[in-house]
Amino acid sequence: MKSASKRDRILDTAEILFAERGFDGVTLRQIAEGANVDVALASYHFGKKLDLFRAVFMRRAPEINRARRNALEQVKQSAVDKGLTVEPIIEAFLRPLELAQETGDKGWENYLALIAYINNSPYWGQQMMSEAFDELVEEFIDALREALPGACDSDLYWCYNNLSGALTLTFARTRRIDHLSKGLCRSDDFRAAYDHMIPFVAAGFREVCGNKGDRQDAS
Amino acid sequence: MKSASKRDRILDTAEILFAERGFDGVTLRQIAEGANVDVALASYHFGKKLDLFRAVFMRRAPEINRARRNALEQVKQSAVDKGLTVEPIIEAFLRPLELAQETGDKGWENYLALIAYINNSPYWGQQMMSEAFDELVEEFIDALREALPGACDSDLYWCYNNLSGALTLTFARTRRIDHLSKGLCRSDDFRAAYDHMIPFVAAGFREVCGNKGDRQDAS
DNA sequence: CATGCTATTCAACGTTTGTTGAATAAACAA
DNA sequence: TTGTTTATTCAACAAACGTTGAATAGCATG
Repeated sequence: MKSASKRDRILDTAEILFAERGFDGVTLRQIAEGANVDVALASYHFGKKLDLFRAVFMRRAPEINRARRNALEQVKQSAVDKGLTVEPIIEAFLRPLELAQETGDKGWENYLALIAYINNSPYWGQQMMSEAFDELVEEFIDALREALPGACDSDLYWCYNNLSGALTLTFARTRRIDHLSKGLCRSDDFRAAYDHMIPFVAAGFREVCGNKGDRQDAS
Repeated sequence: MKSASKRDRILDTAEILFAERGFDGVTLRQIAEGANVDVALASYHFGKKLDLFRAVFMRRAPEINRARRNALEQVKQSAVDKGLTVEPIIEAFLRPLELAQETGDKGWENYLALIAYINNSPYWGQQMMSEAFDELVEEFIDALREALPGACDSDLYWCYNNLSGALTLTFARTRRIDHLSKGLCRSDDFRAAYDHMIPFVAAGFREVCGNKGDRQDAS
């Protein structure tokens, strides 16, 4: 991060600080100091403070969407004859994020924490989140609808809401569960988090969205 | 709210604004203006801004704990012979919040949105949340452990984490799901939210924490 | 070298911030 | 009534805020 351009250093530092303290909890001067850069440079490159925030938020979104879309496509491919099932779809939605968090690039951890912040804030929530991710979310819900024949749409969306909440709390890494479990669970043990989240969420979808005993065989 | 004491009006207004925009997104002057009160009065009654925030956060916590504890006690009572099961415990954890949100008292809605904000913020998360709620959460996890014999503790805590995330996203009422579902779901339709969350979460717990076919009968 | 363009710094601006001490009003005790 | 305590306002503080315009440096291309 020392050799990166000053512009990138601003983005990286802003990512860290916004994720930790939110938009209003960070000043441009703190960002500039962290990036070893003059205050005015942030305004020069990005305009208003909100524009910088938006730039941070939008920077990594396409890569997430790409990874998720690939994973979903692969699931669809390998289920072309056996039919779609819930768990692999959930897995395709979640695992790419685990992988991002496990690259060792702290930037990804911070970015996802930033998403957690926005996703649970009524002030920011709707606009940016939807713009960045909703199109692909729809594709996943389409896949789930196919894997859960007979499910009604409102059930699917409510279940997605539960999934989204569980996921973003994991992003936030608040360490509350560390304290609660007396060290048994660690917020930064991403593997464990996803290993527990995937079957949890898949079972929730199946319970709420049907598949109640009437498993339909091929024709 | 017009007839309430100025002190209470400050708390009420702070609750609204903190829930909407977070700690740093709100100024004491906005709070004072909303409460029709001089700026200095907030400092007089509560000290520093952070102390006011804490006062808002701690004000309603005991009432939530009381309602949840009562509900849990009732579940335990009525299961004294049949044995504890997962779903009623989850219900005892969640329904009191739905009732709070449905009182018509907007204060409760705002308060829970505030909790959503804190619960997903690594900056605030650990301290206040744990202080206010963890003792009772432990009691619920104890009950779940009893309802899920053979479950290992780390599984239970990870599942609780999923529950907590889904719940607080519902608190936040970000209206993202409204947009995503094209109006089919409404973030402020609490009844629907909890009706979907309870079976979802219960199924998740059962899936992850055992009960895998080996239902053990009496003796 | 000169020219033009981008990147970066410097210095400063007008606001707004949280907080405080003194002044005033209200409530209450004697 | 007084005197005392509590509640509330007023005025102001130093500090920090986001943003801007002009000045400087870097670096290409001519």
